[in-house]
Amino acid sequence: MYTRSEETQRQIIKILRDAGKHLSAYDITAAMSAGNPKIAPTTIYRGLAVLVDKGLVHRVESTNSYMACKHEGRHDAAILSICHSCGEVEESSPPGLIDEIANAASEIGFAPSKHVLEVHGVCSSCESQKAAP
Amino acid sequence: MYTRSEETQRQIIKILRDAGKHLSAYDITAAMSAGNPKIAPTTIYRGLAVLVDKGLVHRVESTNSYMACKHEGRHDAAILSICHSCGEVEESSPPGLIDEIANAASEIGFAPSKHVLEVHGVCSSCESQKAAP
DNA sequence: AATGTTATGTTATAATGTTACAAAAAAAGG
DNA sequence: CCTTTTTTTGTAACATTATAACATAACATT
Repeated sequence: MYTRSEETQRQIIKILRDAGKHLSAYDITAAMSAGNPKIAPTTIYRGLAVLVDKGLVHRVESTNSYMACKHEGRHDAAILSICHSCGEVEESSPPGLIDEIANAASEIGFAPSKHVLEVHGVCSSCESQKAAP
Repeated sequence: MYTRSEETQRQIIKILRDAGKHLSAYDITAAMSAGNPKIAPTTIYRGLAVLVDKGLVHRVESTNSYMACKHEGRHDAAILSICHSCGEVEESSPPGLIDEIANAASEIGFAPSKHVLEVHGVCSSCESQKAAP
């Protein structure tokens, strides 16, 4: 890792992976402050922009937050399922679903360039914990 | 229209309908200021919360903005298609799609409570304007 | 080294959203 | 009616999320 910005990006990824859930840009800023007390949100936002661009980080639109992509190299997550209990975000890619959405948009004459598909709820492990505590 | 809050809600709906596109809460606040210079964002947010709850207004998660629902009484919009050119948001409800998404979430053990499905792109009328100016 | 170019840091500020509490209005009970 | 209680509304302050503007540093080319 050579440039400062690459180092920042590496740290952002690490923080997101270690957290195992979605974090706000300011959460990340706070975590970074441990090693670098003067780090500013702008720096984090710039790093996040690059990482999102590369597909290594997903932005969760409905929570204004960010998560590490769990499928490195396969940046085709269709659905982000966000657990309200533990904050974990699961990625899934049911075959054909994106096409169906694109088709549905086309049917009303809409030319889609990007989709946002996020599901809020409770993940299986939180659900089972609730059931049998 | 009787109470102040109902009056506020009525005005919010009118502003959104007249605009014909998605507006931020602060856009709405600014529009309201014409008739009521002291209106505060809190008031708008409260009105929006009621209207979203009633299904008369949709919150567009990926743009932090709001739009009037175009299908009064049928509050089942599945997809919001957001035009980057004119800002109009079209609602469509392809039969079965929501079920498919719910099923996909269930397959990974996720219990969904709410979904967000937004498509960004260019609407048909903006597209044809571009083609033949 | 002098110059131009890009990357990075820093500060301030804009945009979005919520909390806390005071004031006003409405409802309930006598 | 009049008082008391509860709910609704207004207001101000604040919290969170994001970007703009500009300075500085790093690097490449000559």
